[in-house]
Amino acid sequence: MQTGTTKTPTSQLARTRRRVTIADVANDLGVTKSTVSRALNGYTDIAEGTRLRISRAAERLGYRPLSHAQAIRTGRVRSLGLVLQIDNEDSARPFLADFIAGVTQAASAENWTVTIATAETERGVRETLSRLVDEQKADGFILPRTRLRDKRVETLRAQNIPFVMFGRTEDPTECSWYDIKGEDAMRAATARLASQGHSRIAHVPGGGEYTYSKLRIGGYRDGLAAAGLSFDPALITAPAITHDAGEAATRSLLMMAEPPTAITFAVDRAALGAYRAVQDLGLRIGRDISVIAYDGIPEGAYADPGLTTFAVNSRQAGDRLASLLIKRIRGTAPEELRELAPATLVERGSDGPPRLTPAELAQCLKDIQKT
Amino acid sequence: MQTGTTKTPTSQLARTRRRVTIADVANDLGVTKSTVSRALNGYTDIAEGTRLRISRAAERLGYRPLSHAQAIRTGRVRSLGLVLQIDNEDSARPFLADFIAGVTQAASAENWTVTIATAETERGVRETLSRLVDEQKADGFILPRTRLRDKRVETLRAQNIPFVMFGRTEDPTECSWYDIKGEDAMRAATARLASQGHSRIAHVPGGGEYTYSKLRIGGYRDGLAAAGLSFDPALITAPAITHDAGEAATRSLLMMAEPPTAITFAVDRAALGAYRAVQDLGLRIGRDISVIAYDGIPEGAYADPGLTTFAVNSRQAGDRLASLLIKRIRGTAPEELRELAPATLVERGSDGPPRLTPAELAQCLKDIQKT
DNA sequence: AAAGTTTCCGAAACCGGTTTCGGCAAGAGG
DNA sequence: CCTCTTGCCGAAACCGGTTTCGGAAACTTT
Repeated sequence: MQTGTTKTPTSQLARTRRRVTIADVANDLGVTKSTVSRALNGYTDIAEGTRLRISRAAERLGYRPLSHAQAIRTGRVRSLGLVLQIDNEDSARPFLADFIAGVTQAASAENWTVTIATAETERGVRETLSRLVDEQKADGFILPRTRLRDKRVETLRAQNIPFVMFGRTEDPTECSWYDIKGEDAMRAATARLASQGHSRIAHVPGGGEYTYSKLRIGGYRDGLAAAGLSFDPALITAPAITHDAGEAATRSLLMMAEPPTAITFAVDRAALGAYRAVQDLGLRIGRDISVIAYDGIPEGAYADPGLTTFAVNSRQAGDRLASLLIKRIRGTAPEELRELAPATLVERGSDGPPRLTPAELAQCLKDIQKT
Repeated sequence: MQTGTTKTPTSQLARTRRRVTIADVANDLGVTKSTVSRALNGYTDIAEGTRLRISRAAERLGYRPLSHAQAIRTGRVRSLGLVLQIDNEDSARPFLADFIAGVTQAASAENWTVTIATAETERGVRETLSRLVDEQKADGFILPRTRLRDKRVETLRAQNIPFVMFGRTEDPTECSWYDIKGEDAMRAATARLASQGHSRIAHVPGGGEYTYSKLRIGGYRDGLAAAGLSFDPALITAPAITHDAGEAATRSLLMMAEPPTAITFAVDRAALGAYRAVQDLGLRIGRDISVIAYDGIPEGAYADPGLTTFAVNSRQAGDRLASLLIKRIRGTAPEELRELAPATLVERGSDGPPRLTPAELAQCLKDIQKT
């Protein structure tokens, strides 16, 4: 960078044997580069026999086209973009490794790569998306944590950049997605609690800006209706996606005149906060208060009692999203690329038949308060 | 892919305004592409005034060279490679998001990108490393979780591929690294416990194949020596990096004739396993048994009592590693790229003066066993 | 058998950069 | 004043692919 004309060739000694290029393959067969290129890229104006000879020669010589050499002409780099928003306490953390594993696995199966970037703010994410496209670092994007109204979607749609979402959005125009049926899970959770004998069942939702939150609330209400229980708006707390917020939400529920004997949580992490709130009051999860949550984070297994939850397979999600995005980039219509998968119930010890009625529970809590 | 000569141009409608290329900048100033290129790349055979005019014009027109267009000639794509090994229960998970945030932040500050890949096995990792280099997807690599004898290092060193390690290795030849001084942390942890009055202090190490494990054991022993305590090999358990293994290790220590009153853990996750073991015996962490660990995972704050630990700043680690790697790729000698940083003590409630002597503790445990 | 179609492939341009080479002009030296 | 450097930049090749265009050969059709 500094010595000008006498610039030192840094990586001279490296890379011993030269790569085999398309010209090598062409020479080997006595055809031209253009023939090799078209044969390998599925053009129909190449005789079947020739195509076979060429692909065999390419195989034999170990020829692998350089994606960035292709990109200079095609504008496609065969790379999937993943832009993560990392705020102070991102609840996506525990899933991240699995999710990434899924994405990279599907990508490399097609010989694509994954380019990852992070940003701190919502605006930063959008800028990063544009920059990566502008510099042709990625051909399309996977968007985790979809919001009801998602600005990333607006940005990408406006610029005609392919993308797939992990989660649904309010306006599905031009959108592709993979999502877990969180609404089904919450309905099942509520039904399960009702069938155990609970009549006052609360719900602690996730962040209101996220689509999943709204869906899970809907599932909760459907579950109540199916069980013939009336819906009490007071039993839906403020959103909670952290341990602390879950603890606070639980306390507020237990302070009610007629407290719930069971709580569904949109998010495991918040449910784990309930453990402390309940223990502090001298009660026990799974006996005095039943809890069912959603996510399937590993910590749930180590809580005491273990957290009953609907687990999502993050790895599979990543895998499917990458596959969908590749198809999207190759031209499939967005409407054809939509998939839903169920969450799977992991039965542990945090739920069961109620020991007390809501009234008894209220009395019991009042007694505790006094001492 | 199928219609041959009449191949459909998929992304025709997209990308409205054409990118500004180096030719645009050249035309704007009435110079040639080569002059612009050399001016922007710091060649010394360009007059200072010309360089200024060119860089200003480039700025004004919004010119950004396409890294893959450069790569076709230079062989460098300005991308850092990160290959993660994802096995069933990877203990690196909690740090991953922060670590990636650090890496990508430092990379984008230099206008580089991060290409991420995963593999399941050690061999898979090495194959992926080679493949990424072979296809020129990355110019160098960040290697997390360094082992004492690391095959990745052998592979990369043999092929002359730049890399930096998160952690040190036995044979430092040609190696660059960033590492946390885990040995210092363990020495401090041991010294702290000794000064609180503990005389029997145990250590639960991490996986023997990892470098950090050996270093932390060394720190533990140094701490004992500094406090004038004798070293008892029986107080070092089998390696434990999971919750379950930590629980088992703790149980085995408490079964001893002369059990320890304090335990240092190489890894937070294992320390959290100790909580269950201790609670099951009706004892309390921080009073009957003191615990100090290492890592700083968020769950430690929610344990009861909170886990005293030496926290590492994963984000900074990622940031520094990316910076080091870029320097390495640009030609700095590996020996000059080695950094160590301290872990920071987070004081919570899991340690304190011993309530019982080892003998009393043993008696107490025997009593419990009977009932 | 001549004309019109297809089929299939080579020649050459092109993508957006980098790098080599050589030459002109200005300055230095004699 | 002439030669020899040196400074500075243009011309052109090059990197490894893709794509357009056109034409020869084979195959149909009339």
